[in-house]
Amino acid sequence: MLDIQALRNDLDGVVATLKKRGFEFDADTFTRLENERKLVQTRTQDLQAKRNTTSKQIGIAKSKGEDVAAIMAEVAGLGEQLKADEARLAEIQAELQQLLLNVPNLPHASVPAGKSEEDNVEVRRVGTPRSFDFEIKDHTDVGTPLGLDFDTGAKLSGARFTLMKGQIARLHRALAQFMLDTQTERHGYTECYTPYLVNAETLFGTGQLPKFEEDLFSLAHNDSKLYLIPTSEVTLTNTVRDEIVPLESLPIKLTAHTPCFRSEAGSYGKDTKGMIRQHQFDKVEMVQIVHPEKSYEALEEMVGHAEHILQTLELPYRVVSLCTGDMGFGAAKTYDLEVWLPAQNTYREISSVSNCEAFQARRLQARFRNENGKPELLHTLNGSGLAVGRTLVAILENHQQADGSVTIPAALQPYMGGIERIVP
RNA sequence: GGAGAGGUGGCAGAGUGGUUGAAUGUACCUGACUCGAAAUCAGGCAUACGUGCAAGCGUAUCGAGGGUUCGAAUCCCUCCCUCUCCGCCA
Repeated sequence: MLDIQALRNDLDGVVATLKKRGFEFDADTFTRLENERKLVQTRTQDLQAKRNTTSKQIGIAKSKGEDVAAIMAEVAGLGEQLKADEARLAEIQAELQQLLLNVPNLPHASVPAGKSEEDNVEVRRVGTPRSFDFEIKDHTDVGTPLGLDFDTGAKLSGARFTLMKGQIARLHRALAQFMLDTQTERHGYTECYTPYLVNAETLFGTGQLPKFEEDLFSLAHNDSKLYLIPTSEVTLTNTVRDEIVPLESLPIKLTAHTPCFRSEAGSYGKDTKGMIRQHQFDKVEMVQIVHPEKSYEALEEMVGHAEHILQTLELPYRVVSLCTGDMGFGAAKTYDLEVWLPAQNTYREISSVSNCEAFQARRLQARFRNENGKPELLHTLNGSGLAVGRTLVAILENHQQADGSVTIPAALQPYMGGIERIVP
């Protein structure tokens, strides 16, 4: 959520900045609501003040045993007007809130301008795509003989669900374990185990609700609803909701390995083959909750943490700075890491690292006590470190051999019982 | 699932309709005392919003939401959460 003060003080500036990311802010509605809010709020507060002082007088008079009929008459009728004004004020504030909740974050000045992913800017390439002296297969053809089973996944649950068996299942588990160990032992994140089902409030905090409900899976639960997390960014970041954390506990660095559930509404026909785009996938997530002055430093650091995984797994990749038009709702700046997929002859997203600045913190009321002892909003960052399913795809494609086997990167071998390759 | 208890400021803990945003203790900050510290004494110490250049003034907030009332932390209703005992259970 944006700072409403920023909108009041510099409406034109905010509108212009939002336009850069392709968002049309309804400034007229905002101005109309604000004007009415101001009017109704001052009137309401005046009435409340009058009621309060009069009621106090009644109390005093009564305690002295005086007759209060005259004062009572004074406040008669005040109640109705007050009730009406209070109700109207609540309405206006709800409308303003609604308006604000649907506005994306302001892009940071360093974010390249652009409309779509074509305008993203490549920052660097690391690693050289391998040249193959045999006809390469895509991950489905490499994986199927090794235990990747799309048909059974579809039978059990439908499209975009996959069953893994045997060596593939183990490789998948090994990747997650390796990533989690790296983020905790090498990069200093605290390992978390989090709920996979969360309430609506939690999703409001990180910005998935109210705008992106159709992307989520949900379950009826008594009279309310619980949602399956689309990423553990949701649970990890919400740990500081409604908290004022002490300055000395910053930065807070959390990681978790969880499944992620996404309905992938609107992606029909995209990546239908294979396990690039699934309704359920595993991810090791990194979250940092930091002092506002440190968040851009933390962003670069986190990209490095994700890159380290790719380097260690001997996977070529590139780092891309997302343009204003391609960034997610809550992000002020995002780097995507794209891994080389030889069968697609292209780089594909495998990690996304974002600085949300105070956008989520404001929704979450996540604050710290600053140097003056005053509460101030934190900055939140999140990033994949990495998406496990897509990493599995990358391993299968990049490390495939002519005989159909797949070599296991040295760093992963301890997690695979020491074997150097998996063979159909 | 059954029975009971409870949710008040950073923490502890009073308060069951009226000058209560909230006693008291503790923590913290400032000052006095001291060579310094401890102890002691005095003062300060919530958050959000509105309004104002500012000092300030006003409003809201005692788990959440609604209701009764001139007036609610206090009474009524609904919900959420925590704890204790019993049952069940991976």
